[in-house]
Amino acid sequence: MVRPDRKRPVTSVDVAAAAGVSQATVARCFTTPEVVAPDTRLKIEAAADRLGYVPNAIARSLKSQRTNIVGAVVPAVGEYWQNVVTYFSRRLTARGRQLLLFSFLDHAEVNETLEAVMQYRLDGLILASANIAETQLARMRQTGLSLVAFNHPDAAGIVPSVTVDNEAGASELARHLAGLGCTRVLYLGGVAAASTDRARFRGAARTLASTGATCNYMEAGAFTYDAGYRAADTVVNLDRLPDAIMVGSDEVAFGMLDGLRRRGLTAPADVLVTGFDGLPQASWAGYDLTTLVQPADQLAEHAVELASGDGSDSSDAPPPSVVVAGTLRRGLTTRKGDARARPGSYSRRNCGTEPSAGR
Amino acid sequence: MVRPDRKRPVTSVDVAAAAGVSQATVARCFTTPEVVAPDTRLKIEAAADRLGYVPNAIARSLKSQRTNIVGAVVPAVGEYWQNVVTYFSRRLTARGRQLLLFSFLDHAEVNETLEAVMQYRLDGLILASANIAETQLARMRQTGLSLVAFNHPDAAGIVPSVTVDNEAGASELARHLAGLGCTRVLYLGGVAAASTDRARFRGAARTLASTGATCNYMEAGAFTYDAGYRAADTVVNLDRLPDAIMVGSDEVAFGMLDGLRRRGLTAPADVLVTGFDGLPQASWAGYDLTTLVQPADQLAEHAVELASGDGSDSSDAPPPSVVVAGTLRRGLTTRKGDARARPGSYSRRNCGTEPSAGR
DNA sequence: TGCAACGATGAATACGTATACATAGGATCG
DNA sequence: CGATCCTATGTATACGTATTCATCGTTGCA
Repeated sequence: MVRPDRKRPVTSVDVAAAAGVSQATVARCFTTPEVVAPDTRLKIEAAADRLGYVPNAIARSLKSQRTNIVGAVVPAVGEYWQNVVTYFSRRLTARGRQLLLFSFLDHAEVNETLEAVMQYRLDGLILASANIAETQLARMRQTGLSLVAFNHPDAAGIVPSVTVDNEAGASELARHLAGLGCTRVLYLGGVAAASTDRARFRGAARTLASTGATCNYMEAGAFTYDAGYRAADTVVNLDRLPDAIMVGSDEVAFGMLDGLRRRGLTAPADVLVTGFDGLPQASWAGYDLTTLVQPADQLAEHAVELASGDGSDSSDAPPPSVVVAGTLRRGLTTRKGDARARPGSYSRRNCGTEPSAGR
Repeated sequence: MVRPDRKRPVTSVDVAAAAGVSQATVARCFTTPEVVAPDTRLKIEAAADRLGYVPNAIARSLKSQRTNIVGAVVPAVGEYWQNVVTYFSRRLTARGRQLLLFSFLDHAEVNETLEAVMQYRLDGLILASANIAETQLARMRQTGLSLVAFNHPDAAGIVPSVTVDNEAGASELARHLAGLGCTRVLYLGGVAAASTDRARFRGAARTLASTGATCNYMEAGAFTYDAGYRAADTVVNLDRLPDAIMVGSDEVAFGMLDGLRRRGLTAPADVLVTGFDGLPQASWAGYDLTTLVQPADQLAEHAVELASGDGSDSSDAPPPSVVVAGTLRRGLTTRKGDARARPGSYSRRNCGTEPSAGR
């Protein structure tokens, strides 16, 4: 039986024996090939290939104290986050890192599971969840892993942070609306407690105030389609419809648009609507939403860069915080007086009687 | 300096010293607590807590030859896959496993990156990609990791497989359409080479044939919104519009619906439309699509179960292949003669003149 | 009281790799 | 031609844990 046991995995020792060199040389051949003689390298590579040797990253990590794995803690729901995860994955792969994903539904899950994740000695961790326990945070920093808060403006200054410029983005949307003559604007946030939500409202309110427009705040209760859909009912029952509704996220905005449509109102004919995020669906013909597009690839790249911990880890420097500007997407939902508006665009008070569009 | 060096991580040896026991006892305390005396355990736990000790999963994996990590290779694009990844993550977390994610845009990326992933000695791997090189597959099996093909019917029999019952699902949709009196049906597939696509068409065609209806095949070219949107143009230019369009995936169906709308056609007034997958957006009011809902949570659970490798690994048994039935969702897009259809629903030939909605 | 059985713990080792150190040739230079 | 340096490789050890084996004190039972 030349073949010892098919179950036993092939190690660098086996390769060394087969190639007639020492285990150390085999290891060098896979980490620093340039220091091994060309002909020796060929012998080793041939033997490794023949035996089907694959280096054991677990053992490597144990020795080198680097796993080449970056973790990401991300909410389980929402189109936005699903998109972001994809970008993380691609960026990390490009850097030769792996992505260990933890997605949570309830913030309560995070802390307990984080405990398990910490055992893996990740090189870095991207946090997209606000509610990490303080003690956890402190313990994580000690392990020397690079923490990055993603799209969580409040975390800037405490941990390295990457975020789109929420305030400036909302401001740009507001300016866009003001330029269209809006004076009475409703801001529909997702969750008022979220720091992104607050920043966006700040930007919108400030800019609108400077143009003499009003900007009331209303909370949908969640960053979901359903929340937006339900909020539409509230909006329709207001004494007077605002000129425009600035929605705090695209997904909520989709719900709002559909909710309005159900009540016989459409954008931009009856009210202008804007979103925030720049989801792929914003450019789908069914919505064609005016929104602020987050440069998700750039954001992900910055987050991955910081989390990879390639930079000098001079611990006393202030935590770097990256803020990237978004770009305005002008969609149909704010194209006032658009020639393509439906001919018989519905007036505001006939909700029940007039058949609604598209449903 | 009592504190040796804040940089040095705390190990079980440190805890042992602090608790006045041996390292072995500390290890037992974290793996098989029941074999260590209660008071000793308390001492150790106190010391561990005080020092901030976190067991090193890397070292544990090296010794125990199990990483507790399951990998998933998933396409980077598409609402469907983003959903599935979330389910994987949640199910694995529930089982105390971690998810190592690799999402790819191009199938060519897979093989090279898989090489890197294999180094991590995963316990299992969920494959959602068709084109894995044969040699790779063979090498993987030898390492003893549990492979699972997800939603890739053709793989059944070769590797353990988990999939929705594509054929039966399409058949159910077809029966639904036949029941509504459809006799001329167009099946719009995504990519004809995909085994899911073929299975769905098979199911549709077989059932429709048995009712005397015709079922032509057409290929959108991709499983994307844009592909569906473009395909709508082709459909509109057909000599005669079919009674119904069975679209091979929800996302493509969304594009089709919007594309039809742009040309002045709506479902169900002018043509019935069905999808496949049961994405969250299918129940959004803007689409309200009749579709076959995949029980994503069940599918994910089965995949995770097989990939976790808890079952006996008797290598000679035929690879288990799980097929789960989907459920029909009856949406507006096949509600014939619905009262809410637009009164002046556009006739088919005024595409250019009538102002189109949304784009 | 003596012996077996048992429960709890310590000592030692192995998992597979990376790397500091040592060593042996060969080339270079005076 | 000998001292020096450089390159390629071998030797030995450490990374942090799980686990086997041995040890030691106790209890139970005859």
